[in-house]
Amino acid sequence: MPIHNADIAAIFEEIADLLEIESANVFRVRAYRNAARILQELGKDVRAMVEKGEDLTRLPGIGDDLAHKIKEIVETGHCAMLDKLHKQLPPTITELLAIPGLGPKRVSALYHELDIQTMEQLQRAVRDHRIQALPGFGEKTEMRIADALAIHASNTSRFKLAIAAQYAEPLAAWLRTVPGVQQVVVAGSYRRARETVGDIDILITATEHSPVMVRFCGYDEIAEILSHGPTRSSVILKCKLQVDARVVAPESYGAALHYFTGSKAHNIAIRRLGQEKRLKINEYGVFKDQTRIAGETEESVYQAVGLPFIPPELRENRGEIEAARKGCLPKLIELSDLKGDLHTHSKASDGHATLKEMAQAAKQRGFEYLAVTEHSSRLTIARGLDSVQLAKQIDEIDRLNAQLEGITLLKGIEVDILEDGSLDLPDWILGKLDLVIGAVHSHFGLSRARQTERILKAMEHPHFTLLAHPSGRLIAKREPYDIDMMRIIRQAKARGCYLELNATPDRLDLLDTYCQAAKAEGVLICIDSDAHSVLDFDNLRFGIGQARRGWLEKSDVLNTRSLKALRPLLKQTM
DNA sequence: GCCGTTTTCGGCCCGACTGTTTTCAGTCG
Repeated sequence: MPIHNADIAAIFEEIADLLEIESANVFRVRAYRNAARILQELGKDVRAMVEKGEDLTRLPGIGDDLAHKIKEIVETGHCAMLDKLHKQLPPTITELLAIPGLGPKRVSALYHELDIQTMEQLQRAVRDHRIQALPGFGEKTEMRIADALAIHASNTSRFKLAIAAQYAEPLAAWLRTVPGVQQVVVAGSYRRARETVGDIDILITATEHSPVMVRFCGYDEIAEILSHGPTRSSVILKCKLQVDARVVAPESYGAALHYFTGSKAHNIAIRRLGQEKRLKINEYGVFKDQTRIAGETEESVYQAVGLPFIPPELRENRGEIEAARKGCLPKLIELSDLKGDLHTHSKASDGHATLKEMAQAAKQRGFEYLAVTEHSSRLTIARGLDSVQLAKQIDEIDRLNAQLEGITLLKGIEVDILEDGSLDLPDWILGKLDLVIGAVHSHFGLSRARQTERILKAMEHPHFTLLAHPSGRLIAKREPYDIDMMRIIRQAKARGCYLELNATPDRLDLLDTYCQAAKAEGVLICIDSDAHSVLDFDNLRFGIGQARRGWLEKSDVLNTRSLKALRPLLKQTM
């Protein structure tokens, strides 16, 4: 089995967990966790580095010892140190760390005092009330473990960004009405526009005696209050989403917002920079000795460490700090930069609105153009169009364009890429269109080689313009199909065609890291709603968030072009 | 275990809340 970066990272995480349970030096533990993170976020395959004999110690956080272990794992698939740890502690014990409230010390106590090694054994011990008898544990701790076990058993999955928004935004709006409250911002991974969020972090600034925390804990959608203090509270909503709220004074707003936006890796890196300048950075401000020198705004925090403002979507410690230092941060795309949408559906296939309704809704958004791209006949479940039906729609669009003012409908199709890489409609009709979007909707399970060849062949087609939802994944529902995305990106470059960033909340496909790769290769990305109704244009903001996480600027995105500039770009593949 | 304009030792990001304890360890973010 080939070893991937993620496999080595998992081994290092497990070593860290086990060392922690053994009460090893905390910094030694941190070194393993740090290395795991580095490997996960590394843009290249560490196995290839080993095979080429590259010096692994040049990677940050990897010294002689870890370099040796990486080499060992790549070559043997095992790590002798982990095997040794497994002889001292049962492998299943690290699962227990997933229970909120159980950290390394308590897991160690449970194992040594009660011989608890698995979730099932923990469950039994809770039921028999054996936990509360342990020194350092008590009745309440036992009850919390019982609750946590129940929640863990039901579901602890992450929430899609768009779903989290439906809970976070009304809650934030409600908090803004509390007396004394000045600002309420949803921070955390939500603000960084990650495609899924594990919890919601809400930052509040308020006057000293504002009742905001009491009101927060009285929100009527709360199922359980986990903790409740004057500046910090955690609750679980009835929908099982955890919400953490923090209140700080207005002068700490920027420092707190920076801190609670994360990511953790980014924050650590910024604090290190602060340390080099003998500054202490915490959620209350930036301090030189005891004096606050910054923190009212995020800009002031960055300025204190000698950097320009870094947009939240870039804060993953994936090179943004280096780019900021060099003054070459991207000027990220904004929703208002979009001039149109090139992937939408109407009642003619599986959409819910007429062409005219879609056109009017697009015009209201300030769009110049809207491409109508129904499914093709192969996708019978979506009432896909055959050549005759498509020809009829082409005529209808011509008639509508003669009437419409301030918006132009473009003629397109979302044509199925068949198993052999051919397209689901004949050339004569594809040739009459303004653009042809190719999409995979079947045979997801092909081998990497066959799936990649299939898509590469489709992109060879003279009329092919844009590859829809390139990875095919549905978040938390369907894995991406197995393809060599770098070859597809290079093919797009060679053929002069484009890749889509589909803004449907379930898709958000292309992934952020591939947006970055496409940008590096000079391939334009098209951010599309894939709207099936006039409401779906709202999803474009999630696509923009994903694009920003992929470092995309206005110039990297096809549909920021005016109609006049767009037309020749659509024709260049034909 | 890593790292170095404090460079081979002695540091390593920082603070809030809870429960069990009676001043603090453990956990979490």
